[in-house]
Amino acid sequence: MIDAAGLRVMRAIAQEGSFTAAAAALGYTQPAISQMVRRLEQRTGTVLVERTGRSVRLTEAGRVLARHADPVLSALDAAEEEVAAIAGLRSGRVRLMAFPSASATLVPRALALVKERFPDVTIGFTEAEPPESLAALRAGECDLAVAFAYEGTDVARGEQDLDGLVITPLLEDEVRLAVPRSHPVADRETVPLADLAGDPWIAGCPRCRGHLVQLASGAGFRPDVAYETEDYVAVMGLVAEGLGVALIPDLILRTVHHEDVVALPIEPASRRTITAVTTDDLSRVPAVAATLEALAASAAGQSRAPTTRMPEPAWSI
Amino acid sequence: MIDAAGLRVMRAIAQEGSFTAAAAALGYTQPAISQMVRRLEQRTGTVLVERTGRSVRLTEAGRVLARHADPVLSALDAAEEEVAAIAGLRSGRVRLMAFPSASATLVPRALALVKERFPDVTIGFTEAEPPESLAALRAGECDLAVAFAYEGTDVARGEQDLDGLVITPLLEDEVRLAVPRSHPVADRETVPLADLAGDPWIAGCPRCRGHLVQLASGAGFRPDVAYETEDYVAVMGLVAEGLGVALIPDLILRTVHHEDVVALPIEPASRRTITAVTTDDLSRVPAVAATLEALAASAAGQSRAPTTRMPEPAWSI
DNA sequence: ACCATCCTATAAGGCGGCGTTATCCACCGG
DNA sequence: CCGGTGGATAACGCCGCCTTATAGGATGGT
Repeated sequence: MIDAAGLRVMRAIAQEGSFTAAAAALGYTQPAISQMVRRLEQRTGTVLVERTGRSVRLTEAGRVLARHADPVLSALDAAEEEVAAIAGLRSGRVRLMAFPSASATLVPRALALVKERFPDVTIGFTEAEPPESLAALRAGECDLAVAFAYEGTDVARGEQDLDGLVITPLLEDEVRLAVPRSHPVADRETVPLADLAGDPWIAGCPRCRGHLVQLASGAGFRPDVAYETEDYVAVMGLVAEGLGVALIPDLILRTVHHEDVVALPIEPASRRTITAVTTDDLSRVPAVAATLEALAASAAGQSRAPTTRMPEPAWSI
Repeated sequence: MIDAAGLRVMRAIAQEGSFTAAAAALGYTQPAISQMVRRLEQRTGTVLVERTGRSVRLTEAGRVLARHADPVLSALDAAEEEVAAIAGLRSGRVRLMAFPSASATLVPRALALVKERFPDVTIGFTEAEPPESLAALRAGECDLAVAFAYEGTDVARGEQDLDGLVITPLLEDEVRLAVPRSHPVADRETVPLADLAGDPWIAGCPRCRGHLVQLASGAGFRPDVAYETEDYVAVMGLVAEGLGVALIPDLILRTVHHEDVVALPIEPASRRTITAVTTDDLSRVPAVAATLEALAASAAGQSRAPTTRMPEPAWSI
């Protein structure tokens, strides 16, 4: 019945003392004010303005409206400003989830980038394996997930799970074979997986284990999984002790080293694609988009020579 | 940019959890909500609602709007309610001015009537002689004035002073001659004013004195004004002591008595008309209209020769 | 796996709110 | 008496906002 525009007009009249001045103050023409007041009066069923020839005076009811204008309009402005702050990245909060090995370098770098460009955008971060983070995304408990998919598979299995989701590839991560320095294949340039058919294996997270089994099956054997752990530091320790061999994503090797372990390219090569996933709607939320962009930038700075294979002293321990 | 309607919609969505439910809650159809949200989104330049197939979820910006809805809308409701209270006579304040002798009975009775029917309407009351009260009315310092005009003259002299003013006759007040009981004319039914040409006179307020002079001049003499006082009790005392004669409105005589004074009709009869005066705008303010009506009712109950007519309550815009 | 159901999006149409310009009228001061 | 200022009114156009009708997509039960 009464809206903000009406209050604004009444306040202007109270302040300026005439319809014409109020119109000028609001950027309207005088008849606009005249009609607005009349509409307000017939809506409220009361006289709001006393017309006294030369100027106008508010009646009691008119003063009531003028008096209420300030709180209402300033609250409205505050709301608008808050939204504008979010839209303008002067505010905003992103709930980010990433799988553990992405947390090491890719994510911190992205967080730093966002903080640098938009100091007032805050990012909440939770570690989670891809299936879990995608579920959180669907449940609305997360705005942006960093996930990965091994070559040939998709981030989310099942085609229909994908729609409504925006999937941005961040980088290609080569899967390498970690063996102890003393292992017979340690000197090889590349290793066919079949050569490790007889070795005990160390598997990581369920999906990684699945990937291992799949690769091995392609190479014609079923891996003998001796140990399972999701902790790559532990994996390296186990490998170093000669207790088994393992597949380790290249990304991990940049932060987890062990001098007694070498990481070799395998044959045929296998990669996983690290992606950022969000929903269609959320991808248009400025803070989310900014974070996504930062992740891409972080990934671009991190990829060495994505698909090519490289001689590698530095990170193969 | 953002208005109350938008906030109401966002709040409803937040509360109800879906567009359809929000529409139902607000009495709209679903597409109305859908479009409203879209408009808000393009105005703010941000995504406000995350569409997740089964239901919708607000984004951070959306929650900001929903959160601001309560204060704004309740302030708006409060304003509306306050105005409605004034319109519905559950509130309101009338600044009333009346000349002293009206204050005696006519006004108190009217005040009582208003208080009885509309306990929450408050009436501020100030005594003032007609010219003064009309000036206050024009100056906006008064909403309703009780004034009087002697027969043949007008409440406000000058024709043009009258427009914009609403003048309601309340009652006709006969002017009588007060003489001491011992005065030679005290037994007469009516007294030609000329018979008092030789007596000393006691005059009241300037206008009353003017009226006296005018009447006397009509009767062919110039009154010898021995005393002047606006206090009718004093007038009665002076008359009782035989210090002079006076013209006294009938209305006064109902409250001011003196056993040694008789009040006689004069010849030719003279009356003053007691009127309520307000502005055109103010006459449509409910509290003012109610007071005006009460004054008329009070006058009707008081008039001996009910030559007055009730004013029509005019509180439609 | 299909179908019924529920939700949202979109199109098209109508009405009214709200602004504009043009014009008139009342009041006021020189 | 006249010019300036301020308000009211009329006529008009736009667009906001609601409606109905309909399509598309996700869900959940059998």
